Amino acid sequence: MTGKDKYESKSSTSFRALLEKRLPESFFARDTLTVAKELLGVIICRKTKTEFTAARIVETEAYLADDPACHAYATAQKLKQGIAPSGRSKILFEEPGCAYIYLNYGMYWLFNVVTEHPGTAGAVLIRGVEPVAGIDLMRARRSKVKNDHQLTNGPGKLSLAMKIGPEFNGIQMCDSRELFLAKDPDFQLDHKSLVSTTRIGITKAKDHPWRYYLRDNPFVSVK
DNA sequence: ACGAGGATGCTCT
DNA sequence: GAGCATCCTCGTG
Repeated sequence: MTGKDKYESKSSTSFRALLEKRLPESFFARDTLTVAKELLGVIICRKTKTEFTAARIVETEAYLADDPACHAYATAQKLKQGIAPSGRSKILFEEPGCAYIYLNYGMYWLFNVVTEHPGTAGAVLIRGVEPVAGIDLMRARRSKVKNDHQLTNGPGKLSLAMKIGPEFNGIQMCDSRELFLAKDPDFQLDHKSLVSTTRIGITKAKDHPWRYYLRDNPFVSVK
């Protein structure tokens, strides 16, 4: 820790303080669009044996069961005919608060949070986060990056910076101390800073405005 | 500044 | 075999 960091850890962002503010399952057991909006400002906490990082969510995207861009879309259609979910998307039908982490383009692990009640698919992709603790660790893990905002302004980047990988796929984050989400009591989302746009990098159902981000935040992936 | 293209491996929309 | 919920480098201007 250099001591002059804008994103230096504070006592309010210590592991213990954040663990006390961990979000319960009921937060995630709601309409996916609502959860995607309300996740803005929430802090992702990631602890290993020896390292701790935390970062505020500044950009999300919602993926719904009846949404052709969602990995669960085909499976959800089959479920209507009584065929049980299987394969990659099975986790999207499980308990709210679970992590869904999948490999994209053969190289990057993308981190999602499962929403809705069990039996209904839904997820929120985390696309951008702002470091609040352990930024020196993130710099070390993303050593090629020149500016700090490039550490975590993208779904593949934040997984690298925070060491979020397939070992967490399917875990219940409401029970985990290694990867969980915590409310920041000092953060209030005001209507003026919430921006809604179409989602990034998809070809199907591309017109839905289901991407949300904090206006003018440098850790948003695409302006 | 910006656009094109390559890397790379899992899932099956 | 095609198609990815991406990122980075290298060209050009």
